[in-house]
This record gives sequence, C-alpha cells and structure tokens, in this order.
Amino acid sequence: MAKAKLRPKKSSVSASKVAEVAGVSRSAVSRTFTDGASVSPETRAKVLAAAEKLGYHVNHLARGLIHHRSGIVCLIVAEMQTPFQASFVEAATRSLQDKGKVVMVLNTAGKPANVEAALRQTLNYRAEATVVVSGAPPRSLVETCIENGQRVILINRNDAIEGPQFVMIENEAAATEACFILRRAGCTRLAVVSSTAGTPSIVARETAFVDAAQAAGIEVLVNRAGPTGYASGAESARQLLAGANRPDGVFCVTDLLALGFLDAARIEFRLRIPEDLCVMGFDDIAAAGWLGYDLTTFRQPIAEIADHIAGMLEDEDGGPAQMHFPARVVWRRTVRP
Amino acid sequence: MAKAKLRPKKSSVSASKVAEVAGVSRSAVSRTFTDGASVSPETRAKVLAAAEKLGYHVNHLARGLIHHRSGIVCLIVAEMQTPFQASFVEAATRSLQDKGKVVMVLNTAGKPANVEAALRQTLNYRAEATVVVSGAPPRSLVETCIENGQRVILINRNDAIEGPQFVMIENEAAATEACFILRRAGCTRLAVVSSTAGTPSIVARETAFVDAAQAAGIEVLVNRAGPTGYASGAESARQLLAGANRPDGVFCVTDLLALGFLDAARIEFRLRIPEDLCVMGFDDIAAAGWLGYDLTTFRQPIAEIADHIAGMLEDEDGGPAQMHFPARVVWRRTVRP
DNA sequence: ACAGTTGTTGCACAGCAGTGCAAGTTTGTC
DNA sequence: GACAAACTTGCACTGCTGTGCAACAACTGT
Repeated sequence: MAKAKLRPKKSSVSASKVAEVAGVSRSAVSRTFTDGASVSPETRAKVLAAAEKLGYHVNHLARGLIHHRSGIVCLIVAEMQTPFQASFVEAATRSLQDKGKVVMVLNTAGKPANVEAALRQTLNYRAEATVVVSGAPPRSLVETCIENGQRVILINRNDAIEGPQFVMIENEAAATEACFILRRAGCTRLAVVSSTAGTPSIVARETAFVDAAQAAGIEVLVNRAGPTGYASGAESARQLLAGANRPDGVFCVTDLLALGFLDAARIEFRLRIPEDLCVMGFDDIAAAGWLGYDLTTFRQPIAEIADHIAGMLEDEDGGPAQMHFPARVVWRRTVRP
Repeated sequence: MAKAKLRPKKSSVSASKVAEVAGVSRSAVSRTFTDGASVSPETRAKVLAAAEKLGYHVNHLARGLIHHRSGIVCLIVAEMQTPFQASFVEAATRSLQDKGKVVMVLNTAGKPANVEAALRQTLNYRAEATVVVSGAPPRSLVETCIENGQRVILINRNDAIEGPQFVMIENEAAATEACFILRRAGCTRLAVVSSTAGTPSIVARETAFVDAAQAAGIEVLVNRAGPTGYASGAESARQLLAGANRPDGVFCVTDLLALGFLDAARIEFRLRIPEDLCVMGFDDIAAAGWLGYDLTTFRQPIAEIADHIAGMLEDEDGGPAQMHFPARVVWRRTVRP
C-alpha cells in the first residue's frame, strides 16, 4: 500500500498552471494561443516558455465549448477495409485535415442499426459536419443534426430530404456509357453483374445499364450472387458463363465484382479477355491496374470529391445542395477498343 | 437583406433548456443521463420527454472536461488506403467502438513531419489513448503525452522508450519460418523482396530471413525496388528474374509486393508457380486469397490485436508493456508443400 | 507638462455538464 | 403518531477556455 493512489489520473496541464509558472494572468495565456489577440511580445515569450516547459496544449474540447465549433467532422462508413471505401476515407481525412478539421470515423460495421448510433455520436461530440458514406440514416435524426446547426453530407444517396447536402457520382451516365462501349466493341449478349447489397449507387448503375440496353433493343441478364465483393463476382461468372447462351459483354457495378468475375472467367472457363468476353468495372481501385487484370473501368474522382467536401465546410452559407461528379472511363485491356 | 442573420449559428440545445421545458432543475437532467445517479422515475420520464422533444444530446465535450476522459482514441496512420492498414483501421474502430470509445483518425499522409502534428492533435483533444500505427513519433512528444495521462500504444515499433506500450508481431519468427518453408520446398536460390520504406516491420522481416538463410549456409539476394507496393514487387521481379542465376524461392515482406512479383513473374517471364518458383508473402490481405494468386502467406491476427488494444484501455493499470502476436502461415498454392 | 491615442492586462462572466452537500420528501417500522 | 432510514432535489462549485470591458501603462504630438 505504498502507493495508495488508485487513480494516478495525471490531470493534464491547464492554462492556469501555465499562467502561474509564467507569472501572468490566465487571460494572457489564452491570448497567446489565440490568433489576432493582443499580447505584448514579452508576455508572449514568457507564456510560450512556460507552456513548452510544462508541455501545455490548448484543450480543444473546452475551446469548442465556447466557439460552438469543435473542429470535428464525422465520417460514417461501413466496410472500410474495401479498396474504394478505404481510398475515400484516406482522401477525406487528408483534405479535411488540410482545412484544420479533425476526422472522427464511425464504423457502422455493416449493421444498419449502428448508423443511428453513429449519428448520435455525431451529436454528442458536437461535430461540425457529418459525412455519410454508407448506410441509410434515419430521416428524423438527420433533421435533428441539422437543427442543431450541423452540416450533413450524404454521399451517393438520392433520398428526397430537405436539409442535407448531396454529393453524387453520375452513375447513370457512366452506366449508359458502359453499355455504349460494350456494344461498340461488338458485344451482342450483355449482362450486368451486381450485388444483393442494394445501395443506391449499385442500384443506379444496374438500372441505368439495363435501361440503356433495352433502349437499344438488347436484353440484359442481371446477376446478383451475393454481397459486393470478389467472391460474388466469381460466383456470378459461374452462374452466367455456365449457361448455353453465355454473355460476351459484362458490366460489373464494382471493380471487386469485376476482378472476381475476370478470374473465374479466365481460370475456370478458360475464356480469353477481351477476345471472347469484354468486361468493365467501376471505381478504378488499385488492383484494377495490376498486370494480371488491366481492367477497363470508371474512375471516381475521389480526391476532387474530398476536396469539395472540405471546401463546403469552409464557406458559411454552405454552397449548393447538390453536387455531381462525373465518372470517367479508364481504358485498359478488358474491352476491345 | 431580408434574412440579415449572417450566422445562423443555431446553438445546439443544452441541458438547461431541457430542464426548463421539463420543469425541473438542471441537475435532474444531468442525473437522468448519468448511470447510477438518483432520479425518481417521474422526473426521469419528464426529462426524457423534454429531451426527445428538443432533440437534446449530452455534450461529450463538456462531459469529457469534467471526467478527464474524452472517450476519444486517436489512430495515427499513413497509407490507410492500402489493404493491410485499411483492415487494421476497420478492426480497430470496431473494437474500440464496442468498448464505448470513439476513434479519431489522424492521417499523416506519409510525411514524417505530420506525425508530430498528429500527436499534438491527440493532446489538443485530450485523447485517452493514441495508437501509432505508422510513422516514428518524436520521443519527447510521446513523453509529453504520457505525462499528460495519455496512453500511447506503438504498433510494430521496437524503440527503447520507457512509457508507451508496445504491440508487436513476431516478424522474426515468421521470417525464419518462411526461410525454412522455402528450403523444405526444395528452393536453393533464395531472395527476399523488400522495400525502401525501411519501417521496423519490414526491416525485421528482411533481416530475419537473411539471417536464417545464412545460418543454413545459403546466400540471399535482397532487392528493394521502391516503396512498399505492387509496382515495386513487379519491378523487383524484373530485376531478380532477368539475371542468369535467378532465384527459385522468394520471400516478399508484404503481400502487395508479392502480388506484383507474382504477376510480373508469370506474365512477363512466363514462369510457372510454384513449379519454377515459390513465393511467400506477408499480411494475408484479401487479394492474396483470390483465384489468380492463391498466395501462401502469413496472417497477422488483426482482430485479436484490435481487441487486445481495446481491452488495454479498459483496465486502469494498463497491462503488460509489451504484447506479442504470432503471424501464422496460411497455406495456399504459391509454395510446394 | 498635458491631453489624446494606442496597446496590454486582468477581472469576471459565459459556455456545458457532473457531483458533494444539505435540505426536503417519502417510506417504513414500532 | 413519532422517529429513523432511504430516497430526491436543488444549490453552488468545479473543470478549461475565450472575450467584452474597464483600468492601466506607454507613447505621441504640441
């Protein structure tokens, strides 16, 4: 029982301690760390010396309390280990940090119920903004967020809610273009490989592709073998390519699906790409550019989107309620030119 | 100028507003949202009703101010779009959220200088703990963090600093085993594909492999073509396989390197794997299990590590200063059994 | 030397929530 | 009905910082 201190909670050093050591008032300390405040060079120097000595760092929690701006931006995301989501989080954290924000990542772990909990955290921590990358947030909570002065940004959602801002990829235009490209490559039996996830992006791509094909008078096979991932893509290949009337042009709504599809097509069905079969993907994840794949796909301008989001938080009035970004074709070798 | 309100800063609703609406004291509101506090069922109900009506959410910033525990855990990470880092961040956020923590991700964007800035943010936001996944934090700042009562956890670093806790993968044991496995597969000309990044993990794997081979009397070619990634792996293959005395057993210190190496070996050099050449990787990223690769590699127990980290933050006294996790072989088809 | 200007500093309060303490209320028991 | 015990409730203070205001010092120009 020599050290009976049960909780060695070393309370972190505060401004008043610095003031004491520096021999000035607490206000002086505060002003030293506030841009544009009036402090004489001498006191400033004394404060900085004391702060350095004690290891003082302004408490942003307390600062946020006063300013009504915590500096925190929440990112609500699921499946963040997948290439596209991971790239997005990476880009977003970078852009937001550049603007002086700090990013809180709320992982919904795929369970829709957790989206609500995440949104609650967003309110608890008085985040300045919330970016919903995946999942469908309950409308009422979104409204609560906005009423509390929070910015809400929904990525690739087309809900008709008043209040939040939307950032959208032009999925329809891209899917339509995919159909055009495959037809121009001479494909006559088209298929779209989708997933059972049913997120707005995926549905939009799938639907637009089917619509475009039907407008051209071509019937399309739609296959959804499971969740959005490599394994489902491979499984779709097994289902689509085993039949008699196998497709010769396939649009996969996601690169991961496309890679699984490609591997199964080449390895299990010994098909030559693009001679026997043209394949297009979506997202342009890193693996799409690997030697073994060389996948023709669509690139989402992730960096631009991230910059745009960070920029939105800068101007008070908020900017447009909707912002659209194009997805551009990245030509590689899984489609005949 | 109809709406001259320049700043529509809707200040978020506070406990006193709820108290007013509910017709009780502010303390009652506070107690309603504090576990184990004494409130009668009636007042509790009144408070909850008012809170729901107003959309009240406890301000965790203010709460953290009193409790000296913000609930925030910082994750300092670089290159988080790469498969392994992304998986780690995913697992960590999940485990920490399960324990009631909230994760702040600080992206150092690869620049070592940013590690320092990130550590400062950690102090500014009074994080309860900081997990350094990548980058070498300045020793003095780490000490400041610890003096301020913060937990610091370094992943895969072997610095001799007193204070932080370490979580390590048994890189040496795995690399040694890799050497054994390749030799047992009949490989006689070994090489290790590494990177110029020079992070502790990579150096440890590389060094241990070379040591193990030398102990067995085999010389090893070491190749570092660039940063840790697919392209470098492919480039290493070009450099190593073009020579006369080409290796027949290669240990890549990272799966990404291995996949690049494999693709280049198969496509550009038309080598058969594992007949002509055995390849091992490290990390067991998702792509390692894809049909086209089927890479024999080592799995890092990411989920266990994440759980362990989250657990460490639960017990006051902190637990052991070092914790080691094994990396287990995942047998697939790039090595002869 | 004096009035006026400019710059610095400290006081005191605000912002939000948790909690010890004392006063108040209800319940229980004999 | 009296008294103790148990529970509720509000007050007032705490934690940490930013800032308006007033007091103060220094400096300028005449």
